[in-house]
Amino acid sequence: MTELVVRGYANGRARRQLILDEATALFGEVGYRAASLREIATRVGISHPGLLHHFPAKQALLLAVLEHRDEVDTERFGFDHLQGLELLRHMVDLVEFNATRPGIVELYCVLSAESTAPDHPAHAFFVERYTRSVTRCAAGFEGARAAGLLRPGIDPDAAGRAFVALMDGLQVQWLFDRDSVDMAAVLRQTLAQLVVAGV
Amino acid sequence: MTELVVRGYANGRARRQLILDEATALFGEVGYRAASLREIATRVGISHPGLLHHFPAKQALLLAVLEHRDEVDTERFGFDHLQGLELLRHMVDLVEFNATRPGIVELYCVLSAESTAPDHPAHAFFVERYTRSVTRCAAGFEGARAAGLLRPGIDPDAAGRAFVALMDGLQVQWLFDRDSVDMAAVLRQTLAQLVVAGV
DNA sequence: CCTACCGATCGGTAGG
DNA sequence: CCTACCGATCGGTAGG
Repeated sequence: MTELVVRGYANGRARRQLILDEATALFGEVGYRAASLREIATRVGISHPGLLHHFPAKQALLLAVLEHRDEVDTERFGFDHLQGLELLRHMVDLVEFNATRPGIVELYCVLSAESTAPDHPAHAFFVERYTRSVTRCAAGFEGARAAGLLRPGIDPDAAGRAFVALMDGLQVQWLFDRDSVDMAAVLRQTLAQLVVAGV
Repeated sequence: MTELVVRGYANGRARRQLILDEATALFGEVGYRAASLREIATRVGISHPGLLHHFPAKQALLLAVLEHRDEVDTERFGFDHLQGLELLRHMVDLVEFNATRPGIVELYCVLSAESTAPDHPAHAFFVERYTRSVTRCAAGFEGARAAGLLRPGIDPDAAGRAFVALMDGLQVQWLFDRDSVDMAAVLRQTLAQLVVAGV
């Protein structure tokens, strides 16, 4: 009987994970507002009230999707031990990896644009996320400057903001034409132009 | 009686323009899918079948909005007579002007992300628009290179693509925090880093 | 341009 | 986890 309960919990966790995966995909395909709980539930193979048994409301599902992505990517691509140019190059590696999972790129592209509206449930999430990304990249450029690796005349704050903007914009172009756009290559060339020759 | 007819046509054109304005605003606020004809019609002050008298379907309204934007902006910010560095600097001026009309920036940000989905009614429009923008910017960098104004080691095609991506990404960040982001300033600094010293 | 309506779909709840 | 249902809202049409 104990085993049955454990198996029940295990099934619940697996089902919950499956819901998060399908929600990630549909939110990326059509955005949050246009995504329906019924469509997600159908893809999982349950009814939509069944889905609401795991996540009490649509908003809660969205926030769970975003938190889960943050957890997984932080675990896989943590930046805490990196700084300076190494940090920025690690971010290019992350972009290169993202080119193997269009669903994740779609999710962030579509949701970030949609959530520029102040009343969007993911608005605060993305405000915080952009602040964090820009600050981190600016620190990367500042570290490169301190190490004498940055070309003179470059403002680290503006460069950090531009680096994040460049990643975002490239993802949109890549989603429109995956064969013609090499996100990591463009980022690497841009980075090479900002550092002193030969680094 | 002739005057009545003429006045009627004039009213029709004005009403049509009002519909385009309100549709532009709502499509920017919530995207195409989540925007409702009823909400647009209410803002105009008519019923939603009244709106469908001017535009036969929701898709037709979207395409009319996009075509109208292209017409107005081409008339106001035509690039045909410009080339090289002048062209690129003119695009920065356009971005600076766009900072005075957040509704237009919202429209392009939200719709471009939403229409990365291949079945979106604006998908073809944005595919064509990105191709045109990237090609035009690449030609600008190529012109600068031919005039000896570009720093060596820069690929004009990659730079053109990066320039468009940078504009897009900055618009997203600007929509989240209009006070902290100076789109034109970041673009000008980036451009200054790509040209030979003192230009 | 209107009212009135169509069938479809939405998020969420009742009750089991 | 299910069926059955709620009120609200959707794009579009009928008919005038």
